[in-house]
Amino acid sequence: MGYLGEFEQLILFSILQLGDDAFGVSIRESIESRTGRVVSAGSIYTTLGRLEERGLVTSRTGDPTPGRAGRPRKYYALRTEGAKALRESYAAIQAMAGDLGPLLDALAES
Amino acid sequence: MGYLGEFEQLILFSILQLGDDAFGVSIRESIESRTGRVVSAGSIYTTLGRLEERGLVTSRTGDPTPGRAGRPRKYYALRTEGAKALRESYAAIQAMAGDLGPLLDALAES
DNA sequence: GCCTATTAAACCACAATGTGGTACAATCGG
DNA sequence: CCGATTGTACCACATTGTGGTTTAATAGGC
Repeated sequence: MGYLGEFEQLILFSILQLGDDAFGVSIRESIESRTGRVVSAGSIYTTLGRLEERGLVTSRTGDPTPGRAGRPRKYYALRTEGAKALRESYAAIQAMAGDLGPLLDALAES
Repeated sequence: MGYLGEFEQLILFSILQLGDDAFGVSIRESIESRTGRVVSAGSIYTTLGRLEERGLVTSRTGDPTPGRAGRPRKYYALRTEGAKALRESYAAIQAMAGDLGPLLDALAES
């Protein structure tokens, strides 16, 4: 079926977390602030497009909020298919990570 | 610096878990049995090669075990750099996942 | 000594993902 | 009308991921 890459997972989790305030810019900020890694705008939109194509998320164009300049936002939401895919991918990593966390930490300090 | 893809993470965790018995076939089996997903042999070797190129793992060629047919195994081990990279990538997903697990489960049943 | 089965790795071409840069769209305030 | 602001779309390219096929090495029967 095609599994989710890591970045796709980050985006899907972000959408889940943001609830009905998930659009390009807020998703990006949420990833940057939570993980500390810098993300380019382009990668967000490209990935969102592909996730939508695959039927994992839906989008609606928000009405042009009065009092706010700029192009109208495009809000995203997780579809059931997306939730399933995310759950599976996350479970895979969890399963492999098991209880190796402490060992990993130890090895990383050397 | 270049982040780790999901598959690379699975392989690195597998090496960690297998300790000094990590070679192509055992890595593959460990991923298949722990995650339930089918993995082709080719993808394992290609990815291992790339991880070694990047300096995240090292390899030593095992001596041809007497009593076992076949080509000698090539054992892999995690380097400090690899442990660091893995820890970071894993932390990123954990950070994004936060406490959304239950919500995700709920959405996936619909 | 051959022949074949077994175990495992290497190679390769291609598909899928991820990235950054640049362009475009819509609306605001003056 | 024009520039500033907010945000999305597009694109070319780099990195990752996959499966199929080939090669390497040894064991064991005859």
